Amino acid sequence: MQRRNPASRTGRPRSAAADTAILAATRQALVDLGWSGLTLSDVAVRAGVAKTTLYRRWAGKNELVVDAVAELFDELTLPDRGSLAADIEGVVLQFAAILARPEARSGLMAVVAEATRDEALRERVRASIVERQKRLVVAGRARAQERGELPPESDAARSARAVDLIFDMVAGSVVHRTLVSNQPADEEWVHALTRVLLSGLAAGTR
Amino acid sequence: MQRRNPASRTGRPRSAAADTAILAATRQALVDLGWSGLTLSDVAVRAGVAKTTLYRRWAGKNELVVDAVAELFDELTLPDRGSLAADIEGVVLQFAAILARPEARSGLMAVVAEATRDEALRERVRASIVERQKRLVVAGRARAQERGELPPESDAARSARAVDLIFDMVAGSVVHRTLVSNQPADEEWVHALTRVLLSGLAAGTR
DNA sequence: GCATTACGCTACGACTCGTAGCGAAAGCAC
DNA sequence: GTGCTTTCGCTACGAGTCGTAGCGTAATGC
Repeated sequence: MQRRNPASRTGRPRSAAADTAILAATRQALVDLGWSGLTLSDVAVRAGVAKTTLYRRWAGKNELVVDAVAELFDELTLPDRGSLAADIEGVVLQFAAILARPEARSGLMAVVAEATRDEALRERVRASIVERQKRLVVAGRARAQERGELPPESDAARSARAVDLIFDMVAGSVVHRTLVSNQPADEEWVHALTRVLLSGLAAGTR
Repeated sequence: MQRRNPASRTGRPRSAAADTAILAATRQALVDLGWSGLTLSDVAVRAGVAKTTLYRRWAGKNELVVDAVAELFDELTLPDRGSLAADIEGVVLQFAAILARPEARSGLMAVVAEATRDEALRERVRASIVERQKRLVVAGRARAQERGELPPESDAARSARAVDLIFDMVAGSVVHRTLVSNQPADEEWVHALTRVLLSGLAAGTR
């Protein structure tokens, strides 16, 4: 617990290999057992570590799964496809591909559900998962402004609200399509989504 | 189990009062304990019935919570506010009000998460919850066509895809705003959402 | 009355949880 | 090398939950 000191280096260091093994084992357990079937004892066996090691690093199942799922979103990038519409479609397709994986499907909604009653967990989800996605919206918006596809932001607060709205619309639509409606967010669907979104935003800024 | 017969009436009938008491107790348990803290034993005590009665009527926690949450969406109606934009805003505000309630917040995402690994549960969620929301989109669209705000549907398949897209965008955005971003879907936000959505759709049908 | 089904209650084995305790291992300072 | 410190693996534990079985009782249709 006392890792507070900036360079508190004495004693046996924690195994970094164990961390990656545990997170990978957690994702595999999500695939095999789902959220409700996942137990920390099982993850420990899969990862080849003792159960007590898990409890020394994570407070419980919620925190562990958040970290395990968050890593899935590391691969999200903002490819430069030449236009705002193409950029959005590219990112959304990446996002949809992640949400198509069973470890994301089982884990993501579960931690969001748990976070509704746990302030600390909600903050962890926000910092580890949501922000990781949101920065792409900010970056895409900035790039579109450089290209002249969007007007430069005048009011900071107004701009922040616009980013929030876009983010909730994009992420929410894809999540709902994938996990609730249970249908693939394929290229055709993503194209239609992007068209509605960009037309609406263009009309709004007029 | 043998309720197959259309009017298989022999023996003591099931208490309808128990059903409503159990579902109400389930929602209250979601408020007090959240999804992970909810146990069927606890619900039974709250409802004043025996635990075995619960197991006679529902296969498990998942199915019970789906039914309990589904009832929350019964109050959704499509008020005639005079224009498509106003109608949408009215429904979305109702939807947001439901999602602001803790029993919906805790329960809805949890059952969606569980449904990712349970085909039967997914179908139950679709029939009990999703369809209940989706019919409002269909009805609102039909009313807008009567008003002349939207062109009459030419291709059935094309129309179905449009309804699906709109539904995922509306429901997904509100859910994401409320449960993930954890910010209120108030009138201002709903108004901005509706504006983007309708502008985008109008541009698309041109 | 009789048959049938639902109900309340108790008890049960199986399982999971999170923690405590202990000896061994792996680093750092000297 | 010798200590010091922290992590690790392992075992064991009480507490709590799960879902079911068994049994006597209550409520309906015939």
